[in-house]
Amino acid sequence: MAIPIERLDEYRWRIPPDAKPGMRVPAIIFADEKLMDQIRHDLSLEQAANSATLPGIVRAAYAMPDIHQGYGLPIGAVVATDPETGVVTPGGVGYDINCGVRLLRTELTRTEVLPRLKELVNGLFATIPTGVGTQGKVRLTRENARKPLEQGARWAVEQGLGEPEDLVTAEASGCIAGADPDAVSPRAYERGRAQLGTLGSGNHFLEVQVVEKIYDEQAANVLGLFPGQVTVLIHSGSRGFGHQVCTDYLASMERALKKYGIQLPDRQLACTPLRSEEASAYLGAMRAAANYAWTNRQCLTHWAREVFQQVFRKSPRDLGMWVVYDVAHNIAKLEEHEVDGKKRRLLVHRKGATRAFPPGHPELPERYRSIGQPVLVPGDMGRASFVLVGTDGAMRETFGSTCHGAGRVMSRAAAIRAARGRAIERELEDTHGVYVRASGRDSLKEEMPEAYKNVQDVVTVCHNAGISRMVVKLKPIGCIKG
DNA sequence: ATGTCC
Repeated sequence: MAIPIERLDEYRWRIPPDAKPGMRVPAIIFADEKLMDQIRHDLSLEQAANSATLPGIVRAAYAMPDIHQGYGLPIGAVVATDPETGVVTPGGVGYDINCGVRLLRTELTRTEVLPRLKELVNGLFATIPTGVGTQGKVRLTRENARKPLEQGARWAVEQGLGEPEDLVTAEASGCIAGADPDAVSPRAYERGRAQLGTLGSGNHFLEVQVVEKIYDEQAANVLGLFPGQVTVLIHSGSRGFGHQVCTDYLASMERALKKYGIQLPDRQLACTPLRSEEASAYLGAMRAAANYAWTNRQCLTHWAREVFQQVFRKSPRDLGMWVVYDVAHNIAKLEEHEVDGKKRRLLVHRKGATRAFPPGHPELPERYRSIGQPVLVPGDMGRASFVLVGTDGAMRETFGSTCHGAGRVMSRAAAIRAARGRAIERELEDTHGVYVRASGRDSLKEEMPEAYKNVQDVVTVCHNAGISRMVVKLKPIGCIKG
């Protein structure tokens, strides 16, 4: 059954609340014609409509142009719920809690790096553990885990893995308050014990890039970015730890649905009222997993820096390898938003969506107040990634949110099928000029550029719709993957 | 995303 959808303008579409039984509000999708044609191929519009049935949902369910099919909610969804009448759903955060992106800048230029690119990428690949189930150099036990889970990236910095300055330019300073280590299951501890400081697999990567194009010189300047400059983009999350937290609480909430009299079109939307004990426990555990992910990206930052220092024989000062910003794109947060002229505290679920707070917002680091919050949008391995900034438009329309990536057009299985007999590693080097090292046998096939939408199309829609602004385009030259 | 099935 096709979902009825009406076009509002060049970049906005609407699924009316009478499209499906149980919808409480409309669903709004940001896309142009070309992206909408790609979106129609999977269940994501159905899932966007389903998300509008969640109890206590405020104003509308939103979907970004990189939307694709996920568990329960589509990936690329933004759903805000009311703390009194609303629910929290783990499917609205995703399995990889605080999957996110961190951008590092350097003082190096393309000309300096290209002659030593292979040495650099090989060094990164040798130093940073990649792949499924890999172990890192940091060990957590139930006894010593409390600190990183409560303090996030700060804990890593205190262990000597990074600089205090790194925390200034991370979303929430790399730590969300309200983590409850006691709400995390023994199994999650077991899975997360040896995985701090590991990249993971799937679409996770560490990429060496060059600043290829600047759209907003003033904002780029504030971010410390210039043409021809080498940057590093890290995409990773909370590994098996967050995955287990999600698994545990989906089960707990599914069991509790009857108790709270919640009716859903899809069991994958399992949720409980925000005021319930299940919801409090989930949020405590989710925040612990979010802090695990920020600690993880901090560890990866430190080791990437060490490799750069060794390869280029530069002092930390001359290398200038600072954190530009770090965003969470799978998380639920309590935030203040204006709804119908009234300020309200809401739980904003962002699943495959990035916070995009406008200039002047009090949660931004002072040095970025004038330009708005940096938004990091990774694309595919071959083409490009983007830095955007948040806008007043996002605050008005999408609870301060924008896109998070390119979005898949092929399932993993379809991508492997389409890449059969092809040497993706060679193609990346020959046609895109990207030197890549990967540990998984099929990971390059799953992640090949044509398995994704063109991220340029995605960010252009967000820019033109006014929910973020394009600042810089980054071109990959080297990559390590799981 | 993920000890890609406890």
